[in-house]
Amino acid sequence: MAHPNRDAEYLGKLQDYYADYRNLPSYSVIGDLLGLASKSAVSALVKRLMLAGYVDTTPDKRLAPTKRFFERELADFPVPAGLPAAANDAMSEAISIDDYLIECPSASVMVRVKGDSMIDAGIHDGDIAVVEKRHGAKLGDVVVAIVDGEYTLKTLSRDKQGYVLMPHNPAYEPIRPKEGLEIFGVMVGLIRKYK
Amino acid sequence: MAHPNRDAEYLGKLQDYYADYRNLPSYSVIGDLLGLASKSAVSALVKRLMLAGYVDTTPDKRLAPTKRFFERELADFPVPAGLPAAANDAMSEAISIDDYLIECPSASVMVRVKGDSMIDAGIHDGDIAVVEKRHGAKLGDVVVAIVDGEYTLKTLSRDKQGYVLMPHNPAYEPIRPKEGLEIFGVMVGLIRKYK
DNA sequence: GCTAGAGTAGAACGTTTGTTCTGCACAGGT
DNA sequence: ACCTGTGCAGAACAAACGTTCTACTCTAGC
Repeated sequence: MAHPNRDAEYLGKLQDYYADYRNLPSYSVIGDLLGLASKSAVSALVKRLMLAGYVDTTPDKRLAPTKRFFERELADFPVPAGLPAAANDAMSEAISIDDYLIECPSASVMVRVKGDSMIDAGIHDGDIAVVEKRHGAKLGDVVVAIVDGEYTLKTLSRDKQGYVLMPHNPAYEPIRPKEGLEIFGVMVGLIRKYK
Repeated sequence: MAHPNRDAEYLGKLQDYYADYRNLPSYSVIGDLLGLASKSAVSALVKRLMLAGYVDTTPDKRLAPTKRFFERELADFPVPAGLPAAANDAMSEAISIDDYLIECPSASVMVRVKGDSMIDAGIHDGDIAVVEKRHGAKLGDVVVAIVDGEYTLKTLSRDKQGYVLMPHNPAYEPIRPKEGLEIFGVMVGLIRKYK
């Protein structure tokens, strides 16, 4: 299987290119970039990278990076004794926080949280909630509901009398919508910035 | 300038496509995606998006998203009745989550939070802390400190006897480092994903 | 009802795409 | 030194690319 080291170097250059432009170049540009004068060489390289799982192709035949494409050399992490388990699972598969939190950009809205009615759920005044606009919500979801023309963030719950919007702060009362319950969206993420 | 609303809808679909494949489709695929039967329509759209700063082109002529492409609208919470989209031109800003949370990418690390010792500060087990590696921390900062070779997330505080690492959970005791205090970094952001 | 403008369909175009083939160059093993 | 295999250069190819043009279809304003 060729020069694996060479391939790693090539992959690095492609990663750099992607970092600059946020998409992968065409075969001929890959050639320029890597110093390969012929497209057959590029073609062979791409095949190897695809086999190794670093790139893939979109429904049309374009090159697209896979999750593995974004893995960084482990050596880059000087791991001291018991490094705080660098968020390795789901997060490391994502290119960015954006990618991690938002699955469907067009349906997602960010909303700044006002008030402390959800403070016991770890949602503070000033935090940003990532809300996915959809009407179906499950019990237990934190939802943005529309009550009397006002938007409010609460946990969706229900009891014998019907749906209840539960705050997470003993100082607040549960809300029982009289006129049916309108759900604006479901909270899928939280972002907080310190200072 | 055409149908700005229509364009926003189109942009959303492109963002969704990008979220799926991590690169932008070709003109003809854009056409399929958006329901435009002709490439001239796509061409016009792309020109408008380029003018608005959402996309750009790479050195070869491929389409690439700009930073702006990743910005999402941030709405203030009690959004007045009516669709958020309409009212808040002036009020809302658009931010990119990564830019918002991470000022210095090379010095920032993401760490998954273990345990509930900070729960009263709204930091839950499983959350991801964005930590900026630096040694200077101010009193009151949430810091990642190294105590006895272990990393721990606590609020930095001090009293007559010296520095104290304060948990935010009555079930935990404050930590008084005997051997001097080593700060790994300062927590600058929090990310939580639901479900 | 008519006109003016904007936006799209559809086709034409030259260019570039990615694939595939052949032939050369350099390597290691025998 | 000889093979043998692998990888790259270079060219040929159909398909797809993005650009540009014209003509049609709407809508808004008069």
